[in-house]
Amino acid sequence: MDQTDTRILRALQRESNRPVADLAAELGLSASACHRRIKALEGAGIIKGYSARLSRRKLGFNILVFVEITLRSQERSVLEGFEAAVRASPDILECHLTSGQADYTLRVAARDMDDYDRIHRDCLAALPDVSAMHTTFALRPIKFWQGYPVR
Amino acid sequence: MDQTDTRILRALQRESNRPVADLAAELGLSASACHRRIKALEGAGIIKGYSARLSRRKLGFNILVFVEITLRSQERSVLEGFEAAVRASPDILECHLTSGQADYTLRVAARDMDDYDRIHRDCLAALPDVSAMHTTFALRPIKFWQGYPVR
DNA sequence: CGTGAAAGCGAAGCGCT
DNA sequence: AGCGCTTCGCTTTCACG
Repeated sequence: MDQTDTRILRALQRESNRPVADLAAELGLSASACHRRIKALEGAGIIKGYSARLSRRKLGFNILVFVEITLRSQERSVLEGFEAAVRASPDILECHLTSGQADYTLRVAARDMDDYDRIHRDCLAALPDVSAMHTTFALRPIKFWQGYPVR
Repeated sequence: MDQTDTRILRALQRESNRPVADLAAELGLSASACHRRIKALEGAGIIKGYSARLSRRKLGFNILVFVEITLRSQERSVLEGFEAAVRASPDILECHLTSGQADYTLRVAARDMDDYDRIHRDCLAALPDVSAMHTTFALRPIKFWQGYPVR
């Protein structure tokens, strides 16, 4: 992981479909050397994979919500049951065990308020052992995922 | 945007570097038809681009924090100043204007606690017109970004 | 919109420095 | 590690149903 690797990572997390030869030229490297470095980064698991970035709005997901959830207890079996339910729900985009008042922080996308209501009733409130739920609506994105600040 | 398009999107947000011919075969389609649909989705801006997914831990970002920030006022000029500063900071991965007590919700990555301290002092506390800051540490990821539940 | 075939280009492998 | 070359496969385009 030297300077060249970090430059490759910065470039690929911005735009991964660009020809390796282009990127190599930009870094003053031959295509084959650059290609070998990329394969090494993939092999090391630093590059986990490649994804298409989709437009949330164009897909019709007009609502983005952060949900903080507190459980009835912190017992191992309770946490495990909750986490399994979270993993099974396609409406929950992301979930982290967190510090602070609440136990978990979730990220949820919905098409509109009716859709959010459905998710709230059928998915969130139906999660096992929830004792409190605090929701924060994202009104306007200021800055969106631009990747990690690899140095 | 029919059933076939949604299946293409689901596949590409999971793994975008796989051969179009493979994907086409899976959907019972020819490579060229599939390719044409992908280009149309790109043209429509539904596919915004392609990115490498990097491993946060392998990059040495051991800390992930959600920061809720309240500003001294809601005046337009104050918001704009704050937002410009946010966009300029590489340490702030993401930022949304949100409902609720706080005004903004940020996502921040740090290498370790010393690094987070640096970010806290030099980046977050240095943001203009901040009146309150509430931080939540992500202790353990339960579910990570798996893309939107395209139907 | 779909298919199949043809062409053009980039990725992947190799021998060498 | 890096370079250039060659090969092979995939992407991309075209003519057509």
